[in-house]
Amino acid sequence: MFQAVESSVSFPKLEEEISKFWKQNDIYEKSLAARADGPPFVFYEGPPTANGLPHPGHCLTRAIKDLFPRYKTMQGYRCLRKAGWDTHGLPVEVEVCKELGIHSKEEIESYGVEPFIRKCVESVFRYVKQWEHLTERLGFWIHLDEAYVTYHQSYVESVWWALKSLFDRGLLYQGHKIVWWWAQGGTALSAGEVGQGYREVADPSVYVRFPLVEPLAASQNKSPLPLGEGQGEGLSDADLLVWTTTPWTLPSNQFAAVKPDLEYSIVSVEGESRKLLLASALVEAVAAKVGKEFKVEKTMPGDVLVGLRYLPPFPFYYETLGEKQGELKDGGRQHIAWRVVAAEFVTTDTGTGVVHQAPAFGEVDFDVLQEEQARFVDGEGPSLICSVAPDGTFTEETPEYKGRWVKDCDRDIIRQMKAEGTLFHQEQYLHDYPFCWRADEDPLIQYPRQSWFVRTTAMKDKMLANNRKINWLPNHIRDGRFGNFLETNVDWALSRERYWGTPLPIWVCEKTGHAEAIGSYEELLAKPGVEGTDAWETAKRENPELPDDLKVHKPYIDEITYDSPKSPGARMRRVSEVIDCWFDSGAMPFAQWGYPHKADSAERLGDQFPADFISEALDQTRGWFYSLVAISTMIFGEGARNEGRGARAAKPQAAKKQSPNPQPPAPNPRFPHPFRNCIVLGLMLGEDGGKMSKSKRNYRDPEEIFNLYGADALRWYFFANQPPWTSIRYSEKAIKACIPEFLLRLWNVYSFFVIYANIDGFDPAARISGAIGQLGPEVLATANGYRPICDRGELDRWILSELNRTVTAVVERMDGYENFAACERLTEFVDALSNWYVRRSRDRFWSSEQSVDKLDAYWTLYECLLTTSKLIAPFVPFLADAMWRNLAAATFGDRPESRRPRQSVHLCDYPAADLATIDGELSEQMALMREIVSLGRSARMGAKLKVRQPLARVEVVLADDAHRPWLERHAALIRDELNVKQVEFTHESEKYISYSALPDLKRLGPRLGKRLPTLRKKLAEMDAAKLLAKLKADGSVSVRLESETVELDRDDVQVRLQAKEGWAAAEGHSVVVVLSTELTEELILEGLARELVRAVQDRRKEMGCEFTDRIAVGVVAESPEIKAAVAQFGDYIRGETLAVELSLELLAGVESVEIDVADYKVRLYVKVV
RNA sequence: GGGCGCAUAGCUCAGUUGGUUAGAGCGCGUCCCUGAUAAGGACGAGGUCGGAGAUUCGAGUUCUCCUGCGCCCA
Repeated sequence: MFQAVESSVSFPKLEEEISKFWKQNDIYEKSLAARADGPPFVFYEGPPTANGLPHPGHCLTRAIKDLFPRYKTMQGYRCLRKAGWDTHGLPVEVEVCKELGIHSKEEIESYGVEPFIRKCVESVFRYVKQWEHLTERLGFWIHLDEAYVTYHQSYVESVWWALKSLFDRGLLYQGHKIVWWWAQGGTALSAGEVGQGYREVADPSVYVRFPLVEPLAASQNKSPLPLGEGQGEGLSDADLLVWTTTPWTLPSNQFAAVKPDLEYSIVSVEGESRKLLLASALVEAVAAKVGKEFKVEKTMPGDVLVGLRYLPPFPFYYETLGEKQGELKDGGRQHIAWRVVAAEFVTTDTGTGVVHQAPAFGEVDFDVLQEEQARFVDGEGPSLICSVAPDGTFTEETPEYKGRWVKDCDRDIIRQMKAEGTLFHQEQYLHDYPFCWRADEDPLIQYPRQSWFVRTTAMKDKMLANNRKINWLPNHIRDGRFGNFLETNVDWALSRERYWGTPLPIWVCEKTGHAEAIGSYEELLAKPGVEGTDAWETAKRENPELPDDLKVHKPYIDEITYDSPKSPGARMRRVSEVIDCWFDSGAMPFAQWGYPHKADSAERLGDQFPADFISEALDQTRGWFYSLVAISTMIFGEGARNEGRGARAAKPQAAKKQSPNPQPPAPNPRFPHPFRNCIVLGLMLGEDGGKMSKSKRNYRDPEEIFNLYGADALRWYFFANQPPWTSIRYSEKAIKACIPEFLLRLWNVYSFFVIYANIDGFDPAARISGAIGQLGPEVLATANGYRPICDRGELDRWILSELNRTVTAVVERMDGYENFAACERLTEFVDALSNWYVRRSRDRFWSSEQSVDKLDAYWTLYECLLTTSKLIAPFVPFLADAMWRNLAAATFGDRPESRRPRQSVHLCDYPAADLATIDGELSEQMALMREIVSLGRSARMGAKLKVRQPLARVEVVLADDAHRPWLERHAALIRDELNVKQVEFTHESEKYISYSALPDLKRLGPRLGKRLPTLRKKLAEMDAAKLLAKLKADGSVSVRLESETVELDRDDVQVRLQAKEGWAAAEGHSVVVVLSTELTEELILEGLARELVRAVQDRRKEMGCEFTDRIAVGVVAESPEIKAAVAQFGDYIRGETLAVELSLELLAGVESVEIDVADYKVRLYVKVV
C-alpha cells in the first residue's frame, strides 16, 4: 500500500519534511559516498559575501549551481561541492565604516587599524545564518561547514605563494596608475564608487592657444614633407588650438595629441594676427562658438603635425625642461616634451581635434606618456609632471597657485591666460563629473599613485588561447565580452591602499629598495633577524578569542621586519598595501586547499583541477571569470612552471620520496583551465524591469517565496522559464504559475495513481520478491503480473515510448548544459502523461474487474512515475523525493535493508533510455490522432455544435495514407473524444476539400534560384489533384516554365489540404476533419438527454450527494422534445445519474430548480432515496 | 563616449543551418468533464516579429544604420 496522498498539497510544507528527512538521514553525504569511486566532476563555488542579505538573484545562482552537480552525481560522477566565502575588500570596510559613522582613511587610522580589522572580521559573517538557511531551504547541496574562507591564514598563504611566484618571475612590479582620487579624504575610489557619484555640473570650458615654436620643415623625426613651398612660414605664425574642461591641469601639460588620419586646417581669424590649427571637421563649430569668421588657409593630415614643438601656456616646467632633449632608442635625439604626438583616441565630437595632454591627470594621457617614455633610452625620456599634491593643492612648482585647491584656481588660471593672450575662447560646459559618494561636495580628480601591477599583458596570448577552449554559455561571451576584454588587456592593478585584505607579501629594504616576496608566514619567520612578531602575540594575549588567522593581516603583519640581505643593519619592511580581493577569489582553485603548504593539498588540487563547471552572473565577466583565467594561466599555464608533471598523474609514493624542500607538484594542464564550462547567468531584474532594489520593493524576500510557493516552484521557474543567460525579470506571478503548470499537474497524476492503486490493491511490494535497487525497468520486469511492454496495449506502449524519448532528450540537453531545453521536454512529457495517457486510461483504472489490461495500466503508470521522479530529481529535488519516497522507498520499507529500494531518489542513477521501447512511428500516429481530435473540436466550435450534441459522422481526409490503417483501428477513440457515431477516413475527397501542390522550397530553392517564383505561380495555376495523381502514378512530373521544363519528383512537392466552403471543417497541415452537421431527431433528443444528465449531476453536486447515493428525478417541462428525450433515453439518464426513478412529474415536497436545457425551460426535482 | 547583449501576442518568454499557416504558458472569451473533483481538460480571439535600408527566388532569422532598454567599461 502507498501512503494516501493529500489532494490539496502544500509544497512548502512538503519541502520542509523532505528537507528534514535529508538532514536526519545524511542523504547528501550518502549521495557523495555512493560515488566515491566515480570519475570526478569538478565544481567550483564562486564565493559570495555574507555581509549582505541574499536576494532572489542569489537564489538563481545557487539553483543553477545545484542543478548540474546533482545531475552529474546521479550519472555516477563524484562531485565535491566545497562552499566558499569572499571576506575581504572595500565593501566590507565600507559596511564597518557605516557602522562606526566614519568614512575617510584618516578617521579609520584615528579609530585604530587593529580594532577596525576586528570589526571587519565580525562583519563578514554577519548574515551567514541567513545565507545558510537560504542554501538549505533552496535545496542547494554544498558543504558549508568545510567552506574556504578568503581571510583564513592558509588561504592567504596560498595567495602569497602565487604572488611570490609572479614576483620571482618578474610578473609583479611597481608603477604608476592614474586613479580617481578623493583628495580631501586621501584615498582612491573604486570604479563602483566613482560610478555612484556622477552628476551633471557646469565646468569652465576653455580654448587655449599653444603657439608653434618651430616651422614644420624643421621638425625632427619626420619623413620629407608632403607640403608645398612656403609651408614653414605658414606655420610659424600658427597656434595649436586645444580645448579642455579642466584648466587646472594646464600647468602640468606635457603634450598635444592629434589623430594621424584626421584632416587639420590652418585658419586665419578675422581681426587676429596669429592663425589657428585645428581639425577641419571642427572649424565651423568653433567659428560659430566665437561668432567670428574663420578662413581656411591650408589643410593637411594629422600625421604631418606629429613632432611639432609648441609653447605650453605656463612656464613652470618649460623654463627648465623646454629645451631638454633625450636619446631615442632607435637613434637620434628629440625634445622630451611639448611636442605634438599621435593618438587614436582623438575625436571630432567635441573640442578642436587637438587634445591637451596632462599625463598626471588622465589615464589616456598617462598612456601617451608611457608610450613616449618607451621611445627613449632608459632615463633619457620625459618623466611625469605633476604640479598637484595628494591633498589636491598646487605644489611649489607652481608658485602663483601654491597651496590652493586646484578647482578653486580654474578662474585665476583662465584670467592669467586671458591676460597673456593664450586664451582664445571661454564658456561654460555641462557634463557629468564624479564626486565623492560620501562627501558629495568634493569633486574627484584623476591622480597618479604608486601601485603594484601584475604583468598580465605578458600572458595575453596564453589567456586568449585558454579562452578559446572554454565552453561559454552563451557562446558569444567567448569572442564578445570576455574575448574583447582579454584583447584590450592591461596590466592588473593589484594593490589597494586599504586595510582589510590580503597583505601584499613584499618586503623592501629600507636602504637599498631591494624587494623580496614572501610565500608563507613560516618562510617569513625563518628570515634572519626577524622582529615584530610580538605585536600579534601581545594582541592575542590581551584578546585570546582573536582568530589566529588575523596574524597574517594588517596591522600585525606590518610590524614584522627582518635583516636586509643587501645592506647590513638595514631592515626589510613590508609595503603597506593590501591586494585587490578579486585576486583572492581567482586564486580559489588552489587556495581553497591551502596549496601548496597544506599536507594533502597537491593531491586535492590534482583531483579537483580544472573545474568542469562554474556559473555566475554576467557581472562577473571582468570579475571572477577573469581573475580565474588570469591567475590560472599565469600560475599553471603552459610554460609557467617547467617542473612537475600533473599531480593527477603523480603517484602518492612518488610525492613522498621527493626532497625535503620540494617544489610542490602542480597541475600543468592543457587548455582550458581552470574551468571548462561556464554558464553566464543573466542579471535578475526586479518586478518592474528595473534593477532590483530594496527601496523600490520590486521583489520579494526569498524566504517569503519559499513560504508561499516553495523552493521547487522557484527552481522550476529559474530552469524552465528561459535560458539562464537571458536577463530574468523577477515575476512572482510566473513563479506561482509553475505550480499548476508543472508541479501540480505531475502531482495530480501521482495522486491519481496512488488513489486507485490503493483502491485496487495494486501493491508492487507484494509482486516483487527479489532485489529492488532502484526499481528500474529491469527490476519491474521481474514482478508478478508485469507483462513485457511489447505485449501491452498501444496507449501503454506509446507513453513508455514517449518516456524513453524524453529520457534521451533530457540527457542530451543536460549534457550540453541546456537546462531550459531539458525542462521543455519534461513539461511536454508530463503534459502527455496527464492530458492524454491518464485521461484516455481512466476507464481502465475505474473498471471493476481485475483485468490484465488494468494491471498493464498500473505497471505502465508506475514505471512512468518512478522514472519521472528520477528525471526531475536534479530540477525539483523535493517533489521528486516525495514521489520516490512514497512510490518506492516507503512501499517496500518493511524489508531487509539489502532488498529495499534506495532510500532517496537522489541516491539513484539518472535514467538511461531504453531505446528498444522507443517507437517513432507510434509517436507520429498518436500525434496525428491528437491533431485529428483537436481539429474535430475546432470544427465543432466553428459550427457552434457543442460536444454534448452527438453527431452522426465525421470524415477525416488525410493527405497521406500511411497512418490510415492505424487510425481506422483507433476510430473508437476518436468517436468517443468527438462524440460522433461514425468516423470515416478518406484519401481523396473533392467534395470537402481542395488540394494545393506546394513546392518544397528548401529543396528547390538552391536548384532553381530566380526561377522559383515562376514555378510557384505555375504550380498554383495547375490542377493540383491531377498533378498529384500523376506524381503518385509516375513518381515524377514535369512542369513547363517559360523557356524550360523542370522535372519534379515526389519529394519536391508537398500536398496541402484546404477545406472547402460550406462544411463544418477544420484543416491542419496534412489532415482535414469534416463534421456532418445534419441533425436527426434522434441525435437531437440524445443531445438533450446529455444536457439533462449534466443538469442532474450539477444538482447532485449542489445537494452534496455522495457519489453512491441513489436519487429520484422529476423533470417538468412544456417542451415535447424534452419529454421525448426523457422517454427515449430514460435508461441512459438513469444509468448516468444513479436515478432509480425518473418521471415527467413533479416530486411532492422536493425543492426544485429551474434550468435551461438547450433552449427549453425545465423544472428539475431531485431527491435522495 | 566605447564594448557586449536584448527588443516576437495584454504579460512572461520559445523560435533549430534563411523556406510555404511565427509558437508556448499566463491572462481573457467560449465550452467540456463531474469517480484526479476547493481539481482537471478543450477550443478561440489576440502579432505591421522595435524602426529604416540592404543581401536573397525567399528574412522574425543574415548585414548596415537608427531608436529604446540592460550590463560592463570610460
